[in-house]
Amino acid sequence: MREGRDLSVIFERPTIRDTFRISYLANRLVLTAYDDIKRAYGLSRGEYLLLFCLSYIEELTAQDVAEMTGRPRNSISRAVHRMLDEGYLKRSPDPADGRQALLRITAKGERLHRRILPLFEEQETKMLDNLKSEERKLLDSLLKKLVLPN
Amino acid sequence: MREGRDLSVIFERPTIRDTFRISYLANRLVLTAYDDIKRAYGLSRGEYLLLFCLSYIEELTAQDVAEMTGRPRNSISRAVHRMLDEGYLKRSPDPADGRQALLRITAKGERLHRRILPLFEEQETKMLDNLKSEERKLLDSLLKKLVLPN
DNA sequence: TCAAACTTGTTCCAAATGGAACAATATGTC
DNA sequence: GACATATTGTTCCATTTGGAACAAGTTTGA
Repeated sequence: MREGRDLSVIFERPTIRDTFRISYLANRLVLTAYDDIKRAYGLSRGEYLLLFCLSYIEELTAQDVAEMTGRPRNSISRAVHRMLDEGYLKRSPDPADGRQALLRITAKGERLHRRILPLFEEQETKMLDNLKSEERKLLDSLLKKLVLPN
Repeated sequence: MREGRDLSVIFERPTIRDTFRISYLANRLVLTAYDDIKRAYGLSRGEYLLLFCLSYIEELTAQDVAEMTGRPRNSISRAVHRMLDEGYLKRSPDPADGRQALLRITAKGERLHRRILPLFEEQETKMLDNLKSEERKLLDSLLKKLVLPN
């Protein structure tokens, strides 16, 4: 690592400062975990996101997952197929709408998710360590407001 | 858009809640802008980040940019070449270290950056609209603490 | 009722991506 | 001084990615 160059200025710039900070934090929070997950379980980012979403909402369509995660539909479609093949998901046609299929996580998928979660927890804990307990609560509530504005 | 399915639960889950929120916000903040930038100016994400970094720090090596942005070195290397070809950057060998080259933004690059910035500002403003003025300040200072912990 | 418009999930394909190996240079150690 | 080790930037290559077009199904509205 070269020294003598202060890269932190970049976080202090007047415009889109928060955008850059949030982006940077997001990268730090998820990138190492995604790498670990790929190495350890062969899951891509999209595949993991699928697992994640279905761990917290019982039943979703591929389209739901695409909306929630902001990834394109064809990426999710591919992820669904691989996860079906691996037995982490199951799928049933929606009787009410012939176009779409309802996805659910399997017991095997849940076990996988429980093994993966700590990788993210570790990063989040590390990041939040810089804040005092009441600051964490504050951050949490501000983030909530941003994500769920109503 | 299908209704009757409340996707917001996903932001309320007990663990890695903030990680997921921050990730989601980051996506919302930058993805549409990156798309617009690609359409309007043909710049990839890595290319834009390069422009961005060099707009705020006068002189950087490719390696510096890789560190700051968390992207792999070969991506930055490619971006450097394209930006050099387009005349947005200039490069000179570092007299003190034959391995590395010093990058600077050109006047043309600065003009481009000034045109691009509003795309991000628009997103950030939209997001921050959900917060009161003192909440914005709070968020800003918390993000600062997370990004620059010292 | 039926054609037009829209939605979901899929496939195709060109482009982007990132790991690994590499050459060139620099640093450290004896 | 010379050999091992590390760093920078690049190229190669296999994989991932996402836009566009598509088929099948649904909704809308005259």
